[in-house]
Amino acid sequence: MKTTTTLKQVAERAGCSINAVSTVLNGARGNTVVSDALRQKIQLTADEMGYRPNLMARAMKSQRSQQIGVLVRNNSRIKDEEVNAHPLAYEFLLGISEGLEEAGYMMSLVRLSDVDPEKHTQASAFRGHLLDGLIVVNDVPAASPERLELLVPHCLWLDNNVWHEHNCLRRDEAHAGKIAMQALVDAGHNQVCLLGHPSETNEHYSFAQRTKGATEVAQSSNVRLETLTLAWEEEQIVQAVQMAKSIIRQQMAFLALDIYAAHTLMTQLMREGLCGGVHYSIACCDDGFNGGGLDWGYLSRVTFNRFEMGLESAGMMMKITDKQVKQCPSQLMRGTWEKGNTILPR
Amino acid sequence: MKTTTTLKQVAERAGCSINAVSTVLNGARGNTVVSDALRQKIQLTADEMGYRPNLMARAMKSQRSQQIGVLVRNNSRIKDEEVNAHPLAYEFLLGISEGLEEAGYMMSLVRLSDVDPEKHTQASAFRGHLLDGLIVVNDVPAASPERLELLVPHCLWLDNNVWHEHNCLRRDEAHAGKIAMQALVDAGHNQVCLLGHPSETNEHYSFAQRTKGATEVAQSSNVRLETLTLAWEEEQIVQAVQMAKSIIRQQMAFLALDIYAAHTLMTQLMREGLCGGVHYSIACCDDGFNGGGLDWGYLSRVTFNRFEMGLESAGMMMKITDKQVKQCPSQLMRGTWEKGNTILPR
DNA sequence: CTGAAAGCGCTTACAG
DNA sequence: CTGAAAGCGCTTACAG
Repeated sequence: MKTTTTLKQVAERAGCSINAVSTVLNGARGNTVVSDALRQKIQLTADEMGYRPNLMARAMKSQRSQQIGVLVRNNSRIKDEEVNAHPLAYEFLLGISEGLEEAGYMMSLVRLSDVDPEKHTQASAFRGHLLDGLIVVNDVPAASPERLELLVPHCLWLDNNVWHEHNCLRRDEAHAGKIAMQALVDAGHNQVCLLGHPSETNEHYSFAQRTKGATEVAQSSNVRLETLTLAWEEEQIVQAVQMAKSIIRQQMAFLALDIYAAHTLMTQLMREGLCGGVHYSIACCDDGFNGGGLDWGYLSRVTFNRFEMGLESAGMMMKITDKQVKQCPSQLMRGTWEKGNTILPR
Repeated sequence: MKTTTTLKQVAERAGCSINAVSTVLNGARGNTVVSDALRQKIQLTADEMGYRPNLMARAMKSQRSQQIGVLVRNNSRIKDEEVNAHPLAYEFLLGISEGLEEAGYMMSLVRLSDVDPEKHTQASAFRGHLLDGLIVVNDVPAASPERLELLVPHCLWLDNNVWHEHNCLRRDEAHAGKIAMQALVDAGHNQVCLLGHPSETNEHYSFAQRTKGATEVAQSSNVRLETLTLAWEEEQIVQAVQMAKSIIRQQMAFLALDIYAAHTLMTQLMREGLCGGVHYSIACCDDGFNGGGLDWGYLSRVTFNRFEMGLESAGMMMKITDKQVKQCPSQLMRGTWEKGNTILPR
């Protein structure tokens, strides 16, 4: 066990009261006033002794942990399998972490299964008054908003189906649908196939919004619209790919509603020697990773800066947990169009 | 502010001592013995009052926060840009989180820039005695092991260049290189082009190990080996793709050292209408995401279950933080071969 | 202007 | 077998 220097020890060595030390080292806001000379002496002995404040003690006294939880999905079903990684959420996390760190807060990761009402044991963070707030990332159908708001003082909904006047941060998905469709129209396409998933997996608000935005533009531009659904079963995928090939022969462009649809179709077609931007056109309303070397730079798509959104959500949380403010108006963030290389002119 | 029920309040209502309540509700290990009748009564009143233990208080008393930090990279340079997301780390995180949660621990995310020695302010988690341990994920060149071990009682090195007899968990990268090369050999290939990155970005131990394993197999199977380096500059990439095309004409197969190399080459070639598994063969020593709908199911590769590794590392950390045990032998985990669809028979 | 003291909510050694 | 009391390391209202 590493020995720890406490305020008391510093006070003894410096020959003054604990108050003075607390005031100087931790900026305590009591009435204690400390002379410059004493201040220097305290600082010096603290440095010598390697004093580091004990945040648990401070948190306990102030009844605030300075910790924000981030709730992520970890148990959805894709292709009939339990899926753990929703890698796109990671960019959110890093943004949130950066924002919180700047504000002197810490970030705890909480997974959806930790708050599963059917599980007897809930995550200790929830049980233990350990979180000043919770940022709920992506949609978490299994955890009802009411339950979460009961467990944690303040909740913020990021990229989530929950949408109120306050404490929510979303992408402007209708706008994404619009600009993606507009890009196809601008390239001369007048037949577009909307690429989505079976409706039972379409729970996220973004699908409806993107479809709406895309359809509006299509109608006002006299674009003929079709729909192709990519189910998860091997057999259905094979079928869908056959249909996709006939769609390509008709020189119709694809508009994928999300990156998963785009990815699935493109990789399947690649196995038949068909390349996006070479043999067919495809645009996407959604973004993949930004950076990290696995990005989708070649895909013509709407790009959202999830890192920036995470940062923003951390800022919102700081307002919400502020005792004076307590809430923060909801925000909508717009994506921008990324030209990419997968739209052929017509 | 949400009102909180304390042990004291429960004790008052139940008409007994705080000790008894603590023993019943939180399983305190004092000498207090509680009769079944009292036990029931306490449980009942606690439920009525909605008692939840205050973990900060417990942590303070026991001098253990029950929190483990996870340190991830967030500031490497790829293509001359600061890159935030290293999405492959996310699968580790989720595994770690699951393992820690099972053991009643919480997980805090710490980013590399939070421990930057050049930054004046360090993450509060580090300063504040808030972490019982730290799992260092992937290589973090900027943060020296010595510094980290000073700041946190126990460190565990996951998929990291740090390698000792104890407290490390790594993939068996030489094995990965071997089985990937072997798969190409088995498919009849006797000319293989190793696909890597410029050496200045090759700091991670895995590159050397994979190359070693692959080379061994190549030599014992009389495979002719070449090398192609994928640099990050646009111009250099164009050049590399030209070389790749000539390599394809020679019917040489590619062996990508990591998923980034595989991804870059495949997407670049796709833009020229060339598809892996159709026009050329490619295998990879590394894995992309598992699940999540963005997976690389079609790529012939070595697959590592990062989630499982995260889980394992959490278990190791529990041993390390145990006052009796304090350390844990290092482990090497092997990947398995995933056939995929990108190797053509020769 | 300063310092002693109470108290945050627990756990546990100790006295009855 | 039980309960009162000390103490974890801080902050801050309060008395001197």
